[in-house]
Amino acid sequence: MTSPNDAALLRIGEFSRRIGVSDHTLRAWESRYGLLQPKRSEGGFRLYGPEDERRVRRMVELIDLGLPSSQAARIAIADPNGSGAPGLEAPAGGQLPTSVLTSSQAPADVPTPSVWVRARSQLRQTLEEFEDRGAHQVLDRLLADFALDNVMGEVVLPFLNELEARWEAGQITAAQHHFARNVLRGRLTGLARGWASGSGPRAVLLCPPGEFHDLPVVVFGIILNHGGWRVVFLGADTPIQGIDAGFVPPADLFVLAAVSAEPFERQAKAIADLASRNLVVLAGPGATKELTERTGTILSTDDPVTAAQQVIAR
Amino acid sequence: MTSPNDAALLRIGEFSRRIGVSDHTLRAWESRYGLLQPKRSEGGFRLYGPEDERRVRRMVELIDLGLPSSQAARIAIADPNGSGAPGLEAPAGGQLPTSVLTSSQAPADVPTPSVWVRARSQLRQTLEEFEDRGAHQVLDRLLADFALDNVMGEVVLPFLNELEARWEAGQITAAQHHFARNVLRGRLTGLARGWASGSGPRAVLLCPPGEFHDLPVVVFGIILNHGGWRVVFLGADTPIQGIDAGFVPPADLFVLAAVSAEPFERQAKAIADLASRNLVVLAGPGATKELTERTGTILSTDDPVTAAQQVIAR
DNA sequence: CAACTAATGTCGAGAGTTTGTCAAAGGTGG
DNA sequence: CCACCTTTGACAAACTCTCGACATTAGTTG
Repeated sequence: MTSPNDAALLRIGEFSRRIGVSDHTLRAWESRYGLLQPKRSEGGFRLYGPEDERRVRRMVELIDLGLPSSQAARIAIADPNGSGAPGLEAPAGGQLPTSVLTSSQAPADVPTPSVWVRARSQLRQTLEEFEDRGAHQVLDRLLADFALDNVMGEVVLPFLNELEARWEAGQITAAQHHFARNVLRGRLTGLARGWASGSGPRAVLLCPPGEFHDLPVVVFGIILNHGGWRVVFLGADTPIQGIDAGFVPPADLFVLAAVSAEPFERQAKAIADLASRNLVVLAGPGATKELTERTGTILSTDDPVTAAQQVIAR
Repeated sequence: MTSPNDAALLRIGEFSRRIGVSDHTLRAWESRYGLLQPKRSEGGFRLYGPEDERRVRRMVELIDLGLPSSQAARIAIADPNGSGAPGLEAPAGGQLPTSVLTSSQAPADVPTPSVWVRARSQLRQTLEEFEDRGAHQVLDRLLADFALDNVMGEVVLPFLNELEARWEAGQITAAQHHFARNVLRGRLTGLARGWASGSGPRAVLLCPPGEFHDLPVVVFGIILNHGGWRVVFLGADTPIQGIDAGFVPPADLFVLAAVSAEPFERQAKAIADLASRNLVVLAGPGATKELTERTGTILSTDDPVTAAQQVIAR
């Protein structure tokens, strides 16, 4: 029984040593941001408990992520464990001493672009060094701190684009390119465990034969699932003819994505056939207005995140 | 029956010597924190008993952990028998157990074959109904109860083979086939989070261009990683020429897998080139003795689990 | 581009607190 | 009588407190 009463309390020296943050800094964070409100000994020494430790560790994480200390402090105060609902919504009922905060902090925190930039660069660096663990940590932190849509739209998708660009430009090796894609694929599909099950409307996602860039589709599916849809992900290089057989009741939406037009063109007939019985959306750079008109499908020119948000909003 | 333990009472000198805390200190702890309330002799000498000893030992323990004496006393009084450090976590610098896959799977469980059969059939059923959640549960239970190698060798691999067979025989639709493979791929790569990082020897796993059956390779990698190797997974359809560039130090092992011979044949030259600088293993049904001899590589005819176990055992 | 401002981690001085240890003066017990 | 113990008060080393100053970096403004 470790009630709050017998929680161990440490003075600033030991506390500082354990966490790796200097005592000066701890005091500065306390006075400047109200990050901590340690108990005091009779003589006035600060006494830190487990909750304080969580906050500081969180603060450090957020700073590592590139957030300015002031913002990191606000997040760490509102959500020391990072397990709570992520997102940009301002934590309701913020009652803690926000008075300490300097002015000019108008609305809910929109992370400065540098957070995204920095996260992407950390992803790039770790993955190009074949260090998947570091990449996972970056994603862990992002997902804990920010809304899923933002992480996908501001980090994952741009990173993927950058990755392809660097690959085509010969700036990275095939090994680096494939490694990064596989780490991300694993991580993203892991994010969506159980996404085909449940009770919402059901979308079937696939890339036509010859198309292997399925990662943006995964992102699309994750956002869609997050919005309440069931997502049946069929992945890359999936034949289209008769693909809707076996779905009872019929799926509510089919999404086909390709980065070039050929995969669509080759399957135009099968696509038109599928679209005669189902709602079909063509997405990705390979989808053209002309093609969608010819096949009776719907064109989506947005990025996966935006597109999924639109589907969710109907 | 009044005082069965009078004999156990010690005066401060002996008590002090026995615990290794000076008498001065003991008295200070008593007067300052009320840590002890020893009985007294008629003349006023302190008489300490076993309970006092426990308290003092606990106090010392807590002080060693870095707590201020005042706090240590508070806790030692409240909970003299508590074990370990309450409250704060271990001092920084400590490493968490890095592998999610604890290797402590005892010889305990001797699963009857029907467990495996049953698991496979549950997997088949849930996945063919596009119910990934059920499939995940099946795998959760298996992984919790049985050794990783067994789950892979007795359930995952046979299921994959069965899946391909049913697909080729037209017993399942393309959607079911692709869905199942994608769920499994996500799950398996999720199992191996961080597998490229760490400190063991490093293996690079890939399928040559034109080869897309990368799941058995993932299984191989998981077992290998479980055995202490770092695994750089490059996945399906990976070009071979120059693939070893950028690995410093060089990878300890390259594993190329394909289900038919053509992908190997098409890349025979690149493979031989790779093998001239590295240890290269060809695996899968597409690997032939003739080919390995011609390219200076090593043939593996075993299933992925067995093959990985052999590599681990060297 | 220089100059100013804001944010943030770090230092230092002088005062106060915590805590183990000691000393003095005297009592206890075999 | 001598070794051991008690109480009280006092120290000193290590630690911490507050407050102000400073250095650096980044963004803004003239």
